[in-house]
Amino acid sequence: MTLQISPAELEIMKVLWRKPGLGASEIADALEDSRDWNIRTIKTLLSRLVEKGALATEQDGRRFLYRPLIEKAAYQKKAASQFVDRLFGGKAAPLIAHLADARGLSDEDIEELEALLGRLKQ
Amino acid sequence: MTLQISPAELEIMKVLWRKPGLGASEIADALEDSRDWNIRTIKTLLSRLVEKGALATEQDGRRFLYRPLIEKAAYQKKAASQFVDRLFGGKAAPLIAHLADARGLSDEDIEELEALLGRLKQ
DNA sequence: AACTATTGACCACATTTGTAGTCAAAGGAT
DNA sequence: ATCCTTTGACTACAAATGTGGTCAATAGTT
Repeated sequence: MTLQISPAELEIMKVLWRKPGLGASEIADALEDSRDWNIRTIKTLLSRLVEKGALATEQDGRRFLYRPLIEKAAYQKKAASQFVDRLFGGKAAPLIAHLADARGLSDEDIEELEALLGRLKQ
Repeated sequence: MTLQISPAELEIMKVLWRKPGLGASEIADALEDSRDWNIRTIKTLLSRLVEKGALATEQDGRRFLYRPLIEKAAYQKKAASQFVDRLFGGKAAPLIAHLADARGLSDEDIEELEALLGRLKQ
């Protein structure tokens, strides 16, 4: 059972991965454009993430600063792995094929994939 | 809002994608090894999938046969696209890099990816 | 000093999800 | 004919999730 982070909670994590050590209202500011969340909603999500052990708090005067306890790369890795297992029988290639089909890959994507494949073939 | 299919429901869909037109108890048989679900649980999931418009039913005597209304490839495509957006800023290459890191890619994966890239570069 | 805004703690509440139970109708076994 | 099994319909119920309200303490503003 891997630390389950819900989609809404993930939005919070993403802000804190980019800028660890923010307070609730700063997180609200950071999310202002993308999500229309009440500050209370954000605080609830923060509490749940702390409960779950995904965030640590540090007292700063009368407020808390929040900081991820799990690394972004580690989370991405696990999530990607679970996803490809769940839906693609663990095989990466069909996943990429579907992505390419669904939305096309950018030139940048293609270059990076080539570079990656080059490295993997060593 | 895209037809939301839960993880448990997806297991049912996967059986029916492989073999469309099964009845509830046949689905139970097919899942016997992978999931320890009561037949009632399976029936609940089936009802929910029908409600959601993910499955069609066909009367067969006094039971129903179930058949996917959404194609596997279409679902995979959408799910992959959402996933890469949600967690990788829409970029495929980092996703693959994480997969490679988390579990390694098989030789087969690598070959398929090369073939795919070859096609994409045309 | 009085008022207002902010903060964490606690609570609320509908929806979705996982996991079944009950019930009545209908088929099959004896 | 009687009993057991299977089936769909309906119901149940706790946990997770999305979304936010209430409250009391406190910091800042006037």
